[in-house]
Amino acid sequence: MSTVENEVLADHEDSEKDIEKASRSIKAMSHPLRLKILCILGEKEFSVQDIVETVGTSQSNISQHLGILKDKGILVARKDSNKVFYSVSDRQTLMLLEMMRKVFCSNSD
Amino acid sequence: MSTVENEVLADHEDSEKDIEKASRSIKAMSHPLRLKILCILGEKEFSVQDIVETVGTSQSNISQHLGILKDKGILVARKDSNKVFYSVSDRQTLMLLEMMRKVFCSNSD
DNA sequence: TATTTATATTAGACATTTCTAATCTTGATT
DNA sequence: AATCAAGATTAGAAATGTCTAATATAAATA
Repeated sequence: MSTVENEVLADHEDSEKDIEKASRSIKAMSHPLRLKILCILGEKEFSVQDIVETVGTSQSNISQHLGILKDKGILVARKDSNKVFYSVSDRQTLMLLEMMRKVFCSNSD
Repeated sequence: MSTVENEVLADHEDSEKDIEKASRSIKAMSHPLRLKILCILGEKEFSVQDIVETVGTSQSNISQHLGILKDKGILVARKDSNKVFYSVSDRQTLMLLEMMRKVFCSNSD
């Protein structure tokens, strides 16, 4: 098999993997509570209790949702003694969230 | 109740609705097959059979996924005699897909 | 009009996700 | 050490999503 064919196959496999990965991340963002968490966070970091108070559901529920977002690499956690602070993992994800706001929010300006 | 308070409450309700709507749309995009369909479509329109051949699953399965994407306003359908052509509904959704590609795809350039 | 082609719909089995309630862990205070 | 506060984990019931197989519809062609 030629090098070109190899490259084509590799590209195809790459894009399959990209799609699987993207799918998992996007699914993680698609839950209403998780989307709300992401909107609240924006550029700042918040403790779990801050998020519980703002979003308005049980601590256990929030913790599970934060776990999912962290697991998919969308959020990162920083522990400071008793508390854990969550924030959006990187600039690109932040930009994607900004774009979602533009597409879906009535008063995004 | 003052006008200002009314506005604040209205804004809050708006953003709740925005989040619910965004959540539904994003969830619709998050399935691997549906994401693949969206990637294939890009700026062009494709018939159902084109999509079936490219994506590689049953006609029934594709039809159901297309239905979900259309239902959420992500795709639009145009019927031409026997065939139905699907395309991305608007420029903003197309931009969002482009942004997703930037964030998640290894060779997006 | 019978057949073929393109697409949609339906039912139901199976898998995954979500929430609640209870429990656990860890670090800080008393 | 006992208690408190912040957060994570677990089990299981209920809801939702997904796929397959069979069937339906609608337009084109023989």
